[in-house]
Amino acid sequence: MQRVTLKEVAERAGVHPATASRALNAATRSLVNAQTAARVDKAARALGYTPNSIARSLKTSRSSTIGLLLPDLTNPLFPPIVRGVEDVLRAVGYSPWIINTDNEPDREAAAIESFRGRSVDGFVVATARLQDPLLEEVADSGTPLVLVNRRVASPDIPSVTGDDAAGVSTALRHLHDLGHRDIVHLAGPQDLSTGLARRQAFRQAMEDLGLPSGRDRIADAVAWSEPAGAEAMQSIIDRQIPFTAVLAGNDLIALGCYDVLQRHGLHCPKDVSVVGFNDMPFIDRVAPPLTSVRVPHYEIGAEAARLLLEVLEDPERHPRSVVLPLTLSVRGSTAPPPG
Amino acid sequence: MQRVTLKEVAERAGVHPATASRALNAATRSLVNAQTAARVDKAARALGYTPNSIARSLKTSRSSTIGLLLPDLTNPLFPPIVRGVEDVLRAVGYSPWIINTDNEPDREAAAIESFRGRSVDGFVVATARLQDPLLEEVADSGTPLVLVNRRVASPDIPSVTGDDAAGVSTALRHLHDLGHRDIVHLAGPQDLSTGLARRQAFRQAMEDLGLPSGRDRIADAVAWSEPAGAEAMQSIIDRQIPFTAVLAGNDLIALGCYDVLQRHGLHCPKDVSVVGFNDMPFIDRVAPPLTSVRVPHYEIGAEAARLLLEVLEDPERHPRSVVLPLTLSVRGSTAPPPG
DNA sequence: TTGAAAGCGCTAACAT
DNA sequence: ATGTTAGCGCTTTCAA
Repeated sequence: MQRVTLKEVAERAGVHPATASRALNAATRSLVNAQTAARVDKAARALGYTPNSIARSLKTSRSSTIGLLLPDLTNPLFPPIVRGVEDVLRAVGYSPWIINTDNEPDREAAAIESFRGRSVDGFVVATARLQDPLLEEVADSGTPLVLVNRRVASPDIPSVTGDDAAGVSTALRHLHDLGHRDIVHLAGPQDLSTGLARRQAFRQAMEDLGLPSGRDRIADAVAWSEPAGAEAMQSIIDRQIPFTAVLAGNDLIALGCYDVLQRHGLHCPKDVSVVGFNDMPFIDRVAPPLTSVRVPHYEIGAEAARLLLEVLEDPERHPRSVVLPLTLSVRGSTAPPPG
Repeated sequence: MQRVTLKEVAERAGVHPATASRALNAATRSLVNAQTAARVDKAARALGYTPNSIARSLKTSRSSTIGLLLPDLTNPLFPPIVRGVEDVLRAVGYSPWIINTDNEPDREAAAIESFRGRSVDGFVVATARLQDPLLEEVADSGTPLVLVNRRVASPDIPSVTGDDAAGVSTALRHLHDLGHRDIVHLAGPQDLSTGLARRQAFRQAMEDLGLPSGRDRIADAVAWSEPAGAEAMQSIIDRQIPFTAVLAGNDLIALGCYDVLQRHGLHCPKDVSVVGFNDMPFIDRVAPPLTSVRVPHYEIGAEAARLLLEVLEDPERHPRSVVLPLTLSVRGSTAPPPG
């Protein structure tokens, strides 16, 4: 697999391995005679030398490796986040290491264990629950950690998230401007910061608009999924509350909502307008194209990587959190209310 | 980050580090007295010992790590493949290491270099072009390598792919059964095995059905993308060939085709039927829902991982390739031809 | 500016 | 059944 070692390069260049090491590392290259360094370079190239990162890591106890914890890569939310993280990290020589946990705490613990065993230099975590003792532990252990897309309840762990409050407010203002007054919310899971933040923002923004915001206008979906969204929509309908518009906690919930509306003979957007969250890929191609709050997932991932690099470069640095602005992508699923 | 070492565990258990090592490794555990082993376990648990994989790798020159080369994770094709690979590998202690290359040969070379530096035990590669000297090199180097979803021209590198020929044949038989006789093909890139195989299968299957299969009925898209699909569809229309059905090289090309048909006032499926390839997530929710050849991407990934494990466990083993069956998901985009 | 020497944490051959 | 020893490939004091 990997054969030529530093020692061989050194021999060919007629120097000690230590000198070869110094010549080949940018940080220490200035310590060695320019001609010697050139000779080492030449020898390395001639032999096709690739440094053994494993040996280097064992010596330096840094691995240039980052653990990236995801719920599930097949959720279209996450690939752009991963690319954002990867692009930023790889540009400075770090490699992200991805594990999917399917939101199972056991697998999360196993993943963290596996990352520790491989001596990752830091963590980027997208699996955070509001209460997440595991992550508090990681944070306390001194290993740099940045949360992405979701936060935990305690505010001292750095995170990069979208501005859910502003996003909800923008969405509701759009519906209000169209003439909607009876609006309901299909909230996401309330043990996740995004689910909670959007739900709280819904009540606040409705009040600000002078619209009814009682809890009977909110149904919590048990997951960010189409079936859970369908169930939540059905629950609202069962309550017999009049409504002309729905704010869904995310796009999948909105799709589940589509199904239930159709089953009840309600046409979107003629009878009911629907707004989603995330603006996921191809959501502009469903029928009807879904109006959705766009979340800049790539940028969220990239920014999380930048935050992590800040801490990696200067461990004393006070960790900070970042909130990125959201925009509304208006499409065919929203229209003035009937009548 | 990581503090307690095997030495400390050994001390606490009152044994030599080598004994502790043997006790803690399943393969060598039988060499040590059961009571001693139990004592070592207890010490390890008490101290919260996590083995240092880096040290282990340096010693054993195996990293329990696999390099996974992808064009682009944000292409909905790949997340299921990744999950398939990951689930199978992780169950036996391997961790996949993902790099996106965006189909750029330079980045592919850099990725392979990076993988080599990290001493991966094998490769799973989804970026193969038909002509791909880089991969031939990897294969020759003796590092186990399995291609996934795509193959190279030379047949001696093991691969796991879908049965494109059968898939195309099934799709065309479906259209033929509906009454279509004038069918065109928007082929994918011809430097990739899937693009080529589907194009060749199109001509063969059309001939088998006794339908015209001239090259004027085929347009090559330059990429697996919506714009490229639109361009290819436009090219067919410009040729003024009569057609009532389109077989697209994949679902994205089909979506681009949708756009061009609409622009020309052609209704799908009333005027033109369209069949895609891959059956990607949410393609059943676009308007109209796309009939598509389902490719079992998760299984393709899982099977590739299994093939790799076979070679990893027994390097002498003759590498084999696997072709998985495809099925047709019939939806609203196909209907009998007009008239 | 370069060399010598030590050691990161682990495992495997050898010895007992 | 367990201990001894050596060394994987590299970086980094320390000395020259």
